[in-house]
Amino acid sequence: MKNISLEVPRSLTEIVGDKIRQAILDGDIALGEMISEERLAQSFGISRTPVRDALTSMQSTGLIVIRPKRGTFVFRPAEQDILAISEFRVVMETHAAKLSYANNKALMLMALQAAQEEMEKAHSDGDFIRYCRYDSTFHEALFEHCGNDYIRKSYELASWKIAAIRMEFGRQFSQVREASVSEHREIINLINKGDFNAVEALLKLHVSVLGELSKTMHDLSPSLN
Amino acid sequence: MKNISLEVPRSLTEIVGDKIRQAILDGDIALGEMISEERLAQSFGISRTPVRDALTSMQSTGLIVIRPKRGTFVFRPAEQDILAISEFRVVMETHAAKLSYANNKALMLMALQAAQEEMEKAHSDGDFIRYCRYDSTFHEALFEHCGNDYIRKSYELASWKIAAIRMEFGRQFSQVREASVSEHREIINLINKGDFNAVEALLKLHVSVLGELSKTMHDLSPSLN
DNA sequence: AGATACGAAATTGTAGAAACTAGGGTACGG
DNA sequence: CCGTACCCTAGTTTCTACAATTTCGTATCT
Repeated sequence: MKNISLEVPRSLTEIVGDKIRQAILDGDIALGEMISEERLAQSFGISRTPVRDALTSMQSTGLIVIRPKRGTFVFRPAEQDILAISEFRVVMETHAAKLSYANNKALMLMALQAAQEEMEKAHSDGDFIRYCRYDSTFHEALFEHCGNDYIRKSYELASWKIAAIRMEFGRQFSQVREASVSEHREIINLINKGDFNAVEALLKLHVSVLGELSKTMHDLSPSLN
Repeated sequence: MKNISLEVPRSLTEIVGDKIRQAILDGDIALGEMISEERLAQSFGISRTPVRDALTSMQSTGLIVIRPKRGTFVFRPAEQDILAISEFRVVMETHAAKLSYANNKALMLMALQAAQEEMEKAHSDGDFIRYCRYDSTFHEALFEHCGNDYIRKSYELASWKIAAIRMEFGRQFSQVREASVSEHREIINLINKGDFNAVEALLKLHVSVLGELSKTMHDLSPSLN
């Protein structure tokens, strides 16, 4: 018998959650924008309950902020927030890399390499959006084989925000920093060598760029409150 | 003017969430037990909606597991899970201690000292439950002044589970390890000296005990499935 | 002109009922 | 005695309706 992959019918809540996330990442919903359960439900042609459930779930990832009786909003990155995220990233990614190295070095390096190649392709195509997507893939690959669900989970507290912020910048600058590409390549090298002090230092540099960019953006749109 | 703590009218959802958490920690709901939205709602005398919201929120902390279309359960610690938590704790607590040290050494040490004293009091009273409560306070104090919300938040992925597990053991053994008390004291010393390598090593030891205990417990109640 | 009070609209919070699903028990047939 | 199919129950999922609260515009008063 052929290997039938039976379609598991996902709940409306899950589907809606994915849709909303995607809409944020695609820029169909702007950062900081208010979203109404009612409107979402109507545009999906369903009732408010599953939408509400999806939003409550997403609140734990920080991508959605529910202000009681006021409204539901997409998160808006404050500059201080981005600094905290950056610090967090460096810590977690470095440690995840160490664990993955000890746990399943080969698989991690393969995943990193694959993401790297996709990024370089996207770069030479000048496709920033696609570049960003694989940038996320690259950094998530560090966690994929770390063997500890808690570390993986805790990265999710930041990863969606990071992806959203990257995309936001992407729409504004539409240009890949040359440095970023070579930094990714160097990260792979350093991990391969097992030199995690250097990895940490490089990540610090690599990640801080987001903070710098955020200042620029904030200057450009200080009205966004 | 006196410092008015303005009475924020919390939503039913929040209240219910706290109640459920407390019930789990107090052992009124056993680990692994199935809980029904319907029953909870009835026993609170409210509708299922806020109960449902509370449970979905709590799912992100891992204390509640919702198996679609089957039921809602209190988490049940698997042995492997406890190992992962322990590894996670050591990483996060060590790093939080470093950050707090750099950020606000004095406040952290004060909080640690305060928790320590309460623990010793509880210990000499032979009150394990109270000891556990301040044990949680002690470890959370490491994060209180680390200055990074993401690190603090990520600890929550484990902290509620840890508290629940500790309490569970407490009800079974009702006895504080002498070693645990002195370990806490030593942790304060080492942090004060800024010797974080030693802190990490000691935490590894201190935390691993939970894993050992869990094996015992698992042997005692292997039927719990 | 500016401040204040009021009201309409939009939004989340809560309730209760109907629809759907998984799992276990039971009866029937082999 | 064993296996299969059916049904029944307990549970979640979704929908609809209503309540409570906040916000913003507008009119009124000073």
